Formats: sequence, C-alpha cells, structure tokens
Amino acid sequence: MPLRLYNTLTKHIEPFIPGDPSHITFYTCGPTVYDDAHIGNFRSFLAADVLRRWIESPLCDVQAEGGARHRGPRRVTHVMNITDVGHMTDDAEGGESGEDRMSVAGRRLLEAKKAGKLPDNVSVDPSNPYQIAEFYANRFVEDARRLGLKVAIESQQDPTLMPRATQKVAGMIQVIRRLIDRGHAYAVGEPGKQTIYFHVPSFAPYGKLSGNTLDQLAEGKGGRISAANQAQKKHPADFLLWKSDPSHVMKWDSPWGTGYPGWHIECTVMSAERLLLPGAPASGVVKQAAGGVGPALLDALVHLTDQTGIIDLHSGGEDNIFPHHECEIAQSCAAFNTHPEKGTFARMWFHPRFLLVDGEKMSKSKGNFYTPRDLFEKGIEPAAIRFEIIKTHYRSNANFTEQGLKDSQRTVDRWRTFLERADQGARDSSVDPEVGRWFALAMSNDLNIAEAIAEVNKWISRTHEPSLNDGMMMRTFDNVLGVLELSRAATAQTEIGVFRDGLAPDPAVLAKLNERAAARAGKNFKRSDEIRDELAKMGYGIKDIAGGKVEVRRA
RNA sequence: GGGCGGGUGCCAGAGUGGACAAAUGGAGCGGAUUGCAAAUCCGCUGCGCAAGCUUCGUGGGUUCGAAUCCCACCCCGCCCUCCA
Repeated sequence: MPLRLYNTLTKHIEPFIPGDPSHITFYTCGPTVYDDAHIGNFRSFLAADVLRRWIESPLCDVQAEGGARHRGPRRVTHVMNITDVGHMTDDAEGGESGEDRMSVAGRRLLEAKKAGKLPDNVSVDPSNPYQIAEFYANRFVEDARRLGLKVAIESQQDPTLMPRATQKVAGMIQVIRRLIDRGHAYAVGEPGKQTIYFHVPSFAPYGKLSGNTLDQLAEGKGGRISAANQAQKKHPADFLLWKSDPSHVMKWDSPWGTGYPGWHIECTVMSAERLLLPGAPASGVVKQAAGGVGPALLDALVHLTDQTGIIDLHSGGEDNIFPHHECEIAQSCAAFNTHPEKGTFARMWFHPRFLLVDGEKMSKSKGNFYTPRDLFEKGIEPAAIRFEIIKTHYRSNANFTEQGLKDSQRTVDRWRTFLERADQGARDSSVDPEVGRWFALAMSNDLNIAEAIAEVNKWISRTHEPSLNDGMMMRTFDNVLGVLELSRAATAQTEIGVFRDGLAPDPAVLAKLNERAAARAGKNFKRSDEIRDELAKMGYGIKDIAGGKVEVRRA
C-alpha cells in the first residue's frame, strides 16, 4: 500500500502524492531559539523525522501522479528552519511591557551568568540578541543530533538545510515587495516608518487549513493583539509582513523603514529558497545580484507557477495550524502562484499533536517540564527518550511518563540484544517474509508507528535464532525509527564491574562489588544480598553477568 | 462563541462494521533457569467451573451483528494573530 497521511488541509487521510516521487521536498517549522527546546518541541520534530525516514525507506511505496506506484528507497530533502528573530513586540508573555523574547532570554542568561550557571567554555553576551539566539540555536542542534534528528545531522555537511531567519531577511523583503506589487499587501504609516500588512481578503481560500472562516474568527479571542495595531489594518485578520521599528533589538533596513519582518514570511522564504529547485546550490553571484536571494526563490519570483502544491510536505506543531501555516499558505500562494486561490503551497500538511506529561500539560510551575538535557543529565540514554517520544501516533496527545521511559528503555535493550545476536547469527538463513510487509503496511497507514513497533516485537519474539539477514532487517526498521543507531553513554569496565549508563567506576561501589564477590565465593549469600540492597540505596542496580562480572546501572 | 485532533483493559498504546474479551510493550501472577536476583523462555491476568455474561467517555439510534457507523452530551489537548 502506498503511503497515506492525514492532510490537515483536506481533513482526510489520503495518498501522499509528491511532485517527483523519487525526490521529496519537505519543510518543517523549526524552533524559536530563545530557550532550550523541551521534549514537547521535540515531539513534533521527531514525528517529522520519522516521517522523512519512512519516506526514504526501501520499504515505503509512494503514489505518483497518475496513480503509478513508486517503490522506495528515495531521496528526501528535509529543511528545518531556526527562528532566531525575536520579532514579537506585542508579546503578552514578555510581560506588560510587551518585551521582546530575545530580551527576556538575555535577562535570563545574564542571571545565569551571574550565578555562575553557564558552562565555562561558553561565551555569550547576554545583551546581544544575535549571540543569545546563536547560543540557544547551537544547543538545539546539539540536542537534536543526540536524538537522531536527521536534518540536524545532515546540516553539519549542508548548513542550508537549517537556515536561520536572520540571514534570510533580504529574501523576505523581496517576497513582501512582490506581495505589494500583486496587490496582496499594503503599507500604512509615513514613508520610512511603514508597516506592511498582508491583506487577507485578497486570498479567498484563507481559513481552509484551520477550518476558520474570516467571519468566524472572533477577533482578539486569543487575547494577543493590541487595539492600536488593529486600528490601522484594512481588515482585522490582516497580518504583519514588515514592521518598521528602529528601536527593536533586532532590525534590518528595508524599503519601508528600518525594522523587522513578520513571523510568517520567514518560512515562505526559507522553504522556497531551498526547496523549489531541489539541489540547486545557492550561487554567490546570483545572491549578490538579487540582494541576498537564493536562485530558487529568485526563480519563483520571476516565474509564477501553475502547480497547486510547490513543495511536497510541510510540518509543524498543531499550534502552527493557525495562524502561522494559514498565513504561510496565503502569502506563498499570493507570491508564487499564477492563480493564488488554486494554490496550497504544500501538497501535504502534517501536524503532530502536543505531548502531555503525566497526563497534564507540561509547565514549569507544575514541575513536569523536561528538556532532553535534563534527561541526559539523569543518565537516560537518547535512544530511550527518542523511543518514548515517537511511540505514540502523531495525531493524538502522547503521554510522557517516567514509567513509559522505563518501558522504552527495556524495549531498546531488548532490540539491541536481538541485533547483537543477529550479527553473530547464521549467514545464509532467510529472513521472515512477513514482518517487512506488516511493518510497511502499518507505517503507510498514516504512520501507525505503534502497530509497526508491535510487528517488530512479535517478529523478535518468534525469531529465536536471528540470522545476519534478520540483523539487516532490524537495521532497515531502525533506519526508520532511528533508535538503535543512537550513541549511548560509554561503558566503563573494571576487573569486576561493567558500568553502564555513563556511570564512572566509583571506588566505593567497587569496594562493595569486591566484598560481595568474596561473600558469594564463601557462600555467604546473606551478606551478598545485603550489599545488593546497600547499592540499591546508593542508586545502583546490579546484576551478575557472564564472566563473573557485575553489570552496574542506575537503579 | 467558532474551528480542529483525541477519549480503549492496572499503565502506555494499537484496533475504526463480524476473525475482538480487544494487537504490542510494561506491570502483576504461576512455572523453567538462578544460591537469591537480573536477563531469558513458557503459561495466565474482565466475570464465570462451564455453556455463557458484562466491557472500549456517557446516553440514545442504525444493523442479523458496533470499540468501529449516525445523533446528542461530557471530558482532555490545540487554536482564534508569540508558541512544537
């Protein structure tokens, strides 16, 4: 069965039909970097990652235009932006002052610096918003790589896969200019200090993605818009493309005045610039000529398209559906399509749902707020975190729990053991003919990852003596799930102990292990059990393994 | 007020007209193994000895038949111009 996905735009599960089934273009709305990303953020990024890995898999079939079936593997160009612009001066969360988020982050960093909580090797100037953004962007990419986010790994070789909004402002200005030229945007205010708005009534399909219609949108219900800004718009739903504000912490020159771009415009530009002509390297010459615009975007601005969807896939958290992606569709189609009202920008819109923790919303005040860093520090390995976060269907609210994390760790351990055994297994044994098919069927059914995992588990249970071929099969599955390939904390070995979970051989622990070994040798099992309990109280779990050694893990 | 995604067994989480008392993992129980554990393997885990009975948010309905379809209601999550 070819891949089918729930399309937020049509509200149906439907075949994913890309423009070119041998090469998929995929854009994911990435993080805003004013703080460390948390596991909730990562849920949507990892769901997108699993999707792209599945599309790349040799097991995945995709329907081509005209109905033909395209068999995997195939190439995916996956772009994920980093929003490193603060650009929210009306931001309610910044406090009554509507303070910019980067400024808030700066204050927080300054406090951390004063308190000596910043790592020594980090030099960041808390008064410099660009440095703050860079600081958090780097930390994000680091976390993402540890969790196996492929786009973050690839961006080491090809940084254009993770573009930064601050470096794409020239392109945004070009697109805004185009929107004004085509009558979709207008300026208010005095020349040199103008604000540019997208005029929503100029794009008839506005609202299709979110299900909102202009008359149903209750203006101000979200409590985030200021009356003063509303008053100057032609229509209450019109949204910001450019704001002239020389006092802003991050600002650029533009034909309309010094200021900053609107939030939505950045994704239009970053996706178009990298994905419209897949593989075309950004040429320095063209960039110069176009004022910093890449060739794909330049081409899009010169040659309008008749295609409905000009990129194949677009993903983002469920909160992005409205207004962000709604606005992105409007402005992208208005800028790039011959007939904007016929456009959808992306052929398929993919929105993972939010993650809950212990059945509740994650929040700092509830104490159920986790970042991957928090968990790494506790010695939880990336593979377990990744598995726990991806194991639930992307369109329901997953529940992240400590028990779940333990369950996930066990599964990861079992799968690893299976793979290790398979790698030492027979050479010429044939692989189970069923499991690949079931796995593919599950994944192609709107990414039913839980069922796919169940198929892997059943297969492992019935495969008592895995062969080399089974190992290859397991790797094929894991290339999709991305779990076993993740690095884990090094194992430290001593004469007696094998220390897992990144534990260092503590002399106190070693002493106890030796004492226990002696007790056992003398058949003093009472004492040896006491020692096990003592170690448990110290936070260590032990088990006897082959060769007379003891494996030590965090309890 | 409006738009959207969900609600399944002790927990997590599949299933979306009959093969469903409901996959898979965890937890629990029993057994093999182990000095005891751990890991692994086997069996059980709604009620009932059984034929059978009662379950899939709640209440109605459609159907020979519903966890699955329809209607109403309740709950959780997201959104209605910062948010994964």
